[in-house]
Amino acid sequence: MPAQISRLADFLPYLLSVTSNAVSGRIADEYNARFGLRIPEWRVMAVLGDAGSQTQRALVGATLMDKVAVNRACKVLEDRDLIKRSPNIRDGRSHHLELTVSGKAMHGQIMPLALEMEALLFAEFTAEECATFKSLLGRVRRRVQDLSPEGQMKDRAT
Amino acid sequence: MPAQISRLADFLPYLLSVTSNAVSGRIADEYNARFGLRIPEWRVMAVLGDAGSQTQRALVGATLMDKVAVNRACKVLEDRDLIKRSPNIRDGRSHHLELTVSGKAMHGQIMPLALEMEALLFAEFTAEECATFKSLLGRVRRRVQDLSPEGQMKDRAT
DNA sequence: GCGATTTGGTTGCATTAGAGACTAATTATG
DNA sequence: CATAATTAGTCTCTAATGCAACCAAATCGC
Repeated sequence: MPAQISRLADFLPYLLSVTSNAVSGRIADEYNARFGLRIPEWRVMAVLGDAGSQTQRALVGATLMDKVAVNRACKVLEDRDLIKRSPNIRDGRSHHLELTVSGKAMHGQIMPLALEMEALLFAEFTAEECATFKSLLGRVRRRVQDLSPEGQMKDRAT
Repeated sequence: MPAQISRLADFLPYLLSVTSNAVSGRIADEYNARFGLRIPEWRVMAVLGDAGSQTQRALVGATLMDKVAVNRACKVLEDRDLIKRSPNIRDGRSHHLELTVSGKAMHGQIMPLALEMEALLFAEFTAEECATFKSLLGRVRRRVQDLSPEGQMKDRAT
């Protein structure tokens, strides 16, 4: 290994991307292996389990995923009988989505695993470093939003 | 009522993913608009411009991208006459890849833009915070590698 | 109330990424 | 050397992701 290959390795957006992909990949493998869930599906489960009944619209806001991604995730989860739809009286276009009994059961297994994974991945961080990391991530993200060319709010979350 | 079952918004891997996607998306738009380059192509240009002639194999190591992604990026860049191949005397399977004259010209424009974007995105960070951020990212990434099930080294970089 | 506009959700299509098979060249083994 | 095992690169097929067009219900303006 040559000592210094390129300045690419010092480029923050590159480091961010590589790290994020490594972490996401590792976690995706885990969820897929244990529950047959992909990340978009997992995110929907997490939000519904935590915040209760939600419309797709609300899920888009909570997960920062594209509405198409949310829709597809919901369809998969519904087919697997992990969530169910009930009519939205206040708005006939949408439905309320919530975990079924088996969905809740899975959620009860999923969340501990999530926390376990998080603890494992960030085991070397002190509580303070975790807080710093979160804070820095939040600031960058807000910064990007502020800089974004006029209101263009694409949901690129994966 | 179990105390706070971890919300998605507090989950570090999620924050990391969302932030990374926001940053990557913003930068991708910029490169695409100005040079018609996508991120894999940009990364190859960056490495070749900085480190000179490289094989695809070396580019895989330097960019942490899949060999297929590197291959495709090289093909595109070659078609656009931004890089050229020359035979590798020491190994007939591979070629040396390097920037052409126009490739160098573009590289000369690209890199300042990259640094400009980085400065813009992280303008609110002090030098120390940038260093901290880099360090934390590096530690997480190494951690993931160390935890990875024995030797499986998928290159998931986007 | 009635047309125009907006919004939630869905579908289809195009683009992209990734795993695996395959070729050609190199290195290891006997 | 001859053969086996490895490696660099390429190709192909399939899955995933995102955008844009679209439909239906709700809201706005008169």
